[in-house]
Amino acid sequence: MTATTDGLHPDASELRLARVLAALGDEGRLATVRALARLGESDCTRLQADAGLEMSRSTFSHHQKVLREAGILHARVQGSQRILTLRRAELQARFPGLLDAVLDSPA
Amino acid sequence: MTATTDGLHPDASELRLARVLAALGDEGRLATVRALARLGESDCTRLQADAGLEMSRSTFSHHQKVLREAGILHARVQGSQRILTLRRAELQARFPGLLDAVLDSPA
DNA sequence: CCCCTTGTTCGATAATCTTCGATGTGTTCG
DNA sequence: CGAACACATCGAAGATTATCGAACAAGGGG
Repeated sequence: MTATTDGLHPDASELRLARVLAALGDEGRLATVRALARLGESDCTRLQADAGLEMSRSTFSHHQKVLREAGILHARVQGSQRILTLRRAELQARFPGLLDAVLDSPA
Repeated sequence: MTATTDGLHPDASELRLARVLAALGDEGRLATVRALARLGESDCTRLQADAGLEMSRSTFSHHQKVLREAGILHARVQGSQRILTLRRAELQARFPGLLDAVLDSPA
């Protein structure tokens, strides 16, 4: 079961569709998710660069938080950096086909 | 061809994913789209009631406009009322599986 | 131990979004 | 014609979001 509510990530059962869609409804965050899908996983600095986002570090941190709190991505600490991954399985389980449709759609 | 740009509805080729997701990323608008999917088509007054939205008429009109400008629904005039329909075919063509995934997902 | 890198948090400002009531426009009906 | 209805639009108030720089915490080297 591993119902590990760590305070940072919403439980899979608590994912709200409107919130997920709202989080994805931003060009920058959408680019972030696309880049993360390509990379599989990445630390923040690399992801921001890979997504081609020219914004301050703090702003990217904010967007990453929005995605995390919506349940779209997961962050784990590794040394001094945070490794981000998409929560593909959980999203697929709760909103079947949604993430795939987003990732397969034209920019 | 029928590239009928009527000023009210974006052309199918101009639909922007982030904008569509942002439009859907609101509980009220999501409920509106769900209700419209059930009804097939509807005038505004009935749709608002069917979606269970308690808000002023002008506010609903605003949300309907957001959905329309994102390319999610289509409005045609019939007498004194506007008949709204989902732009299912166009959305499916441009963002395959997206709308279905949204409609099939739990509220 | 110092310092650089990574990333978060805070506080402020600006932009955008939501909401409403009032008003306007076109339609239908008596 | 005049009242009633269906919506849209306008203008304003309030809430939320985006953005930045500064300050902060934790690691990893040297």
